[in-house]
Amino acid sequence: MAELPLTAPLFHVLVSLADEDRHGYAIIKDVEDRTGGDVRLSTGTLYGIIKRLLADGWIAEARTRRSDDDERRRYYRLTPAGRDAALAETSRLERAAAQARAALRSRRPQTT
Amino acid sequence: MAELPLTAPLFHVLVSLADEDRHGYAIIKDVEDRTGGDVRLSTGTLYGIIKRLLADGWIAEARTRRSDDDERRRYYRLTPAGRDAALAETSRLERAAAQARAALRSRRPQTT
DNA sequence: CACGATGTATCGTCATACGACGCATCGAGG
DNA sequence: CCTCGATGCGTCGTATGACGATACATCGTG
Repeated sequence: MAELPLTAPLFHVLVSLADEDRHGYAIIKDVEDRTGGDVRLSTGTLYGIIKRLLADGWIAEARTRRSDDDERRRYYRLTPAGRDAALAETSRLERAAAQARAALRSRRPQTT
Repeated sequence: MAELPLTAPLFHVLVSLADEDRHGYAIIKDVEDRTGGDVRLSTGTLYGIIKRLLADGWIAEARTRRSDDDERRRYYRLTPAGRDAALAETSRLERAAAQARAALRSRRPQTT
């Protein structure tokens, strides 16, 4: 099992698959949309991540095939283990952000 | 300027210096404490990060020297640029976490 | 006809994290 | 007395992971 923290690209792939099965290209678009352009996955990044996620059992290939679908598409689904990991990482992110806010709010030292 | 997202270790070093000047070893302890053990910096990781942060002007060496201080200690301080970066990353984290919560809350598909 | 979008995938490089090691001092415990 | 863990700085080599380039194929638009 990969340990937390997760890298940002990998985390966003997990989140992208949380509410819907998606194929590679759709994940790239979705992550870019949801993060407002903060995270842009190159294909090299994405398919490397997919390979690892499959190996770790965090995602699985799904056959959500529709009649009007592009033949090339390969769909992926988040497994329970993957969902757990995404949830754990989300919690960590929330804690980190809250902690950072508190620290950044305090006055910085004047010692030069 | 390094782009967002920041890596977790680097981000936590920034946050650790947000409220107080700290020396290397203190940063390691502080990060481990604040993250509840989620993030443990090895010295290899830390000093590599410090070198980069200094080069980027995100932190600077400070001379917060006290009489009873260990001679070996080298203190670091967050610069305004570093603070900006930490704030930007914190915002990104908050957005990512909120977005992830929403996605993870929705029902997962039943397509097998 | 060329280019951008859609779609999958691999390869090589570069950045980064990280463990191992080295050195030094101090205090506690066997 | 000797060892070990904590405190403190740092380097080096390796492994991991991100990422751009490239390849190939189809379709629609300018």
